[in-house]
Amino acid sequence: MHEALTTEQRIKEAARKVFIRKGLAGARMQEIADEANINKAMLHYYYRNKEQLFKNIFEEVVGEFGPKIMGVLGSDLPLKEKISAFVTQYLGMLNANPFIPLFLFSELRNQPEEVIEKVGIRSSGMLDQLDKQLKREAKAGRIKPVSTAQFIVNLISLSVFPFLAQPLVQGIFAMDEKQFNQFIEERKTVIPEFIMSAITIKKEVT
Amino acid sequence: MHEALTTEQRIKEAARKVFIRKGLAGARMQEIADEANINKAMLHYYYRNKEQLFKNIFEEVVGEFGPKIMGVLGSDLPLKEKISAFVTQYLGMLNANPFIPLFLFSELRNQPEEVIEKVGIRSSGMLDQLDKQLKREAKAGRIKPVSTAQFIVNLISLSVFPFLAQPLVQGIFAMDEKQFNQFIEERKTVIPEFIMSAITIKKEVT
DNA sequence: GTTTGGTTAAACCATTTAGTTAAATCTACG
DNA sequence: CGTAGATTTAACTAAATGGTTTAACCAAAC
Repeated sequence: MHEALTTEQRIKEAARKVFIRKGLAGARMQEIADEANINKAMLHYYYRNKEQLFKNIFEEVVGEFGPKIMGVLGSDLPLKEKISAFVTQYLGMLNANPFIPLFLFSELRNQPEEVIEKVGIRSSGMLDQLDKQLKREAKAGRIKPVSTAQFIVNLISLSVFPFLAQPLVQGIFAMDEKQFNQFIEERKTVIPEFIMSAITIKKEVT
Repeated sequence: MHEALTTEQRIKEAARKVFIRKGLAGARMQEIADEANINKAMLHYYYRNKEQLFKNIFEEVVGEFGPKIMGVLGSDLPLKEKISAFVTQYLGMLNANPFIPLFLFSELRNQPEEVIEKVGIRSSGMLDQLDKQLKREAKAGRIKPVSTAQFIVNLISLSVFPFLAQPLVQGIFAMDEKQFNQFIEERKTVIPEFIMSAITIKKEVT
């Protein structure tokens, strides 16, 4: 056979789309089958049931997005470059998959522990690395002392939230799709400047 | 009768809880009935069907949270105080209702237009007010010139996101409930300082 | 005390949906 | 060719779920 994709792959892609759009409770097996251009029987031929299929997709998504991105934070780039690289990579990835955050946070509530492990953030040594870096910079007087937790939460908040609020942002500021993309593009410089400006030690101009 | 609450109120509260926890698709009418300590028949006696009930709750939540908070941003407080007041009020409100954001953003995808109107953000004159204020401050050289949209998105991102990511934050930084509350409490000062520090015009210390 | 509206309980109906099954077809491969 | 695995079709079952109905009950109002 010479299909572009194997049936199993088609199922996975379809399931991914539908689950991400509708969540576990909202997704219909029939809808997934239709999206994959196969019939329901095939679905169960490859995956025993809905939960199996969902778990499969969910773990794949988590395992894909979590570590790939956390890597940057644990790297030994200088702080400024690190922030820049993180934001650029993260926003790029989210731009291509704008529904991922809502999907993840929605389903997160049901199985927090599993997700955290899959993300691999705790085990990666990323926290320690970044913690040390921030303390070092602070000690050297280059930045204000900041809590690592607050720093990370700020960084990720600024990056992820706009995608969660996309419909709202577009509505409030009367943006179309293109303008929203432009808005996100701007944030690739806005966010790093914002953060660096916030934590760098400076004097007020009097 | 001398009940603390009328049956209709009990239904609403119960429905609110369940919908916010489970979303429209995930919520079960029986679960709502149980939560309200009544039987299913009563549910349909007061609300024709699930959609009606949901719409009711949803609009109530949107109408309650949106405007109350947007008011602060449209006020004529000085910028610094305004940010502080906004963050304090917002975080306080979210702390008492941590599931609201996920609920809103989840259901937002299905009816963006209605939500935006209900939030009343576009009509409140808030945008203009804040826009002028930021331009004035920038012209006076007290802050850097900033896009109003980027400013608002930053402010709300920093405030709301931690609640969406609460399970993740607790997991990653090994916080229990109490520590998480403490973390949020800290953000009431961290966020305003962060933002003010980011936009205030200063010189680097050399 | 009778009426009326809120309330309960339980059975019930109709629809949706996950999941199964069986038979027929197709396709690669030995 | 013939077998085996992949795929389709369509009918089916079982369970969950939204929604309805009926009869009985109760408390307050008239």
